[in-house]
Amino acid sequence: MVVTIKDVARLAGVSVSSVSRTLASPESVRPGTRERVLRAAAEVGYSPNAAARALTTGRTYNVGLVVPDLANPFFPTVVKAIQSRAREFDYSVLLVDTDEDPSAEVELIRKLVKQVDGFLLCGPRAADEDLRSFIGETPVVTVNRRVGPIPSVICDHTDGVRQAVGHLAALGHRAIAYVGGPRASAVNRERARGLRSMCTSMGIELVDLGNAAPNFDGGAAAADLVLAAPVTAVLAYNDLQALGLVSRFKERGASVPEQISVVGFDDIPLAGQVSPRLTTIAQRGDLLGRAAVDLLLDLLQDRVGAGGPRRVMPTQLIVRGSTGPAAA
Amino acid sequence: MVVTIKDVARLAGVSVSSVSRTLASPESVRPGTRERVLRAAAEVGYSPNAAARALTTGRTYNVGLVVPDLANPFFPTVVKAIQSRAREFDYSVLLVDTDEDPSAEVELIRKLVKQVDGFLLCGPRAADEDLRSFIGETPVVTVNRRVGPIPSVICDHTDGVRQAVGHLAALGHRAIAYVGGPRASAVNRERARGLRSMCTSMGIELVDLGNAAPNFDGGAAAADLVLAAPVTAVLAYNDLQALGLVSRFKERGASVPEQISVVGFDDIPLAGQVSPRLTTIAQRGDLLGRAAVDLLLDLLQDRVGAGGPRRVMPTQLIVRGSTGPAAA
DNA sequence: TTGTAAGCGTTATCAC
DNA sequence: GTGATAACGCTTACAA
Repeated sequence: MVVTIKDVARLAGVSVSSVSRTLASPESVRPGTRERVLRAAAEVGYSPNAAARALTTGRTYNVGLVVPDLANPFFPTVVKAIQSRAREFDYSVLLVDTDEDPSAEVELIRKLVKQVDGFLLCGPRAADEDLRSFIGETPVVTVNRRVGPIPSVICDHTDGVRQAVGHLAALGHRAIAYVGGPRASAVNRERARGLRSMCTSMGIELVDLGNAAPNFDGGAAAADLVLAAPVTAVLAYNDLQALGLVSRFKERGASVPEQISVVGFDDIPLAGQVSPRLTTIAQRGDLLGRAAVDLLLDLLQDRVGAGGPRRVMPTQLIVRGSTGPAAA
Repeated sequence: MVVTIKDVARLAGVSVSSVSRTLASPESVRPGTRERVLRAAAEVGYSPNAAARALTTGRTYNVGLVVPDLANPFFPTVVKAIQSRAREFDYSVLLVDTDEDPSAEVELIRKLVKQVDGFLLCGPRAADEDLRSFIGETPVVTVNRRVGPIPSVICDHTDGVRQAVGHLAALGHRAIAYVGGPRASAVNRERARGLRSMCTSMGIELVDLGNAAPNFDGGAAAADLVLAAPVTAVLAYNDLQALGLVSRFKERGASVPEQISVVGFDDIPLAGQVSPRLTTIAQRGDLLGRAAVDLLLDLLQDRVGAGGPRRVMPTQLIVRGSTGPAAA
């Protein structure tokens, strides 16, 4: 049998209310009482039943963490940061992987809504209206996506694109291609949009190669399209694709970056090491995750976040070797 | 206000018990009742409060999932499989990342013990006795580690080592080095032990290079030791290290596999693609995860697993390009 | 087959 | 400061 608050109360010779109070706000009981309670609790190894507590307080001390695909190396960083930060505040993390499926995402959130105090939606793939339907029901913070008034933590992807295009333009590139990611990804849309406007304003020609799978194979598959296009550089939706591009380029005998420059996004852990010359636009998944937790907790405390309901994190261009010249 | 079972009962014109019964075992109520209840439930969008249910039944429908480091690319595969399989049975997954810290591991498990029906411990780093202290208190399944009588799902790492050494021996290698992983990792110990016995029995000289960080840098750092050792091949604790070794070898001008053969473990997602010639011993993280969930659920149902409390999954040598000859 | 009511472990609202 | 006691939402004997 497990030990309950009653056992502690009996052992300490006080009522259950005193035990509860001692644990909740030790200063509200007489020192003598406090001591006996704490001693008793320690002796029997008491720890409160979360379900019972949730039932009375309405707070579960759980957060729902939803990610599109944990196999995408960008997310583990975020998830780690979130779980670590949440633990600092005694929150547990309920993890859900939606496998990039928008409808599964909605359904899973629905199922979890009573089990958590709030949600952290990382790069949610569901439609705006579906996401909006949750707000009001339960606190939600989106990561890397803006949905109406929902509080969010996002990276400044547009600025990232600006840096990348600026860099390529400075090297002399006049025409670049973009290999897109999941259609449902808001980050992908933002990158594509930013890219269009940047290229327009800088007089650079942009070839949109459509959407590819957000992984190595997706990039590799798109490589032939890139070579067939009249471009000297290619931006990929993420580093996995970029690695796939580089790999396939090598197979095709196209040297990187001499003949074709490749730029990825995210700065995922292994990429820079296995491909020491890969240029990428870094986003700090750890900072995103941490900030997201802090924002959600602010929401739960009914205190508006110091910086308002939206936080924007910087992105940073990382040129490891050389992105290479178009040097026409 | 949220909708409770009472609301449904009122709307359906029945008692709360009828609602409860309908949801739990529809066949136990009269069809008419059932229909009204279900209709009412759907109308108000009722979903049971997990905390309340947990309080009465003693079952949380949560499993605690503990991993040493989600940034290690082997684990996302396992975690994905676990969360997906758990969901099939309406179980939620509480994720904990211990950052390779054995004492944090124990503490975190302790904190979660009341919130879950059981634990899935992936490659736990804690000491046997600490782990054993949980058994009895709560159902536990370990993945890739055997601890006394605790049910487990493991890969046959010893056989993997056998395959690897056999392969290297066939190629003519007579002396090989081993770059170890975390001291607290049981998998590392098993690999090292298997390696020693295999080498002994096959008359191959083994140089143990001690423990290195289980990542790219750890491998890279160990590369110089390898080159200084009188060996023609090196086994790394995992693929990340193997990639680091290959990278550093290249810097040092040692060609792989002509001058030195490299074999990794795990067959992590990106490795084979960025390093198309990497030889590795694959373990199927997805199968491990799935089997672990099934085993834990068997435990929770008080039915002994069909295959007993321990399941062993195969490992497989994967030679992508060529491991390369010692060909002395 | 259905309803009533006790009880799960905790917190919160009262009196005292 | 402290102790009864009523919730919280649900399941489950037990009665009917």
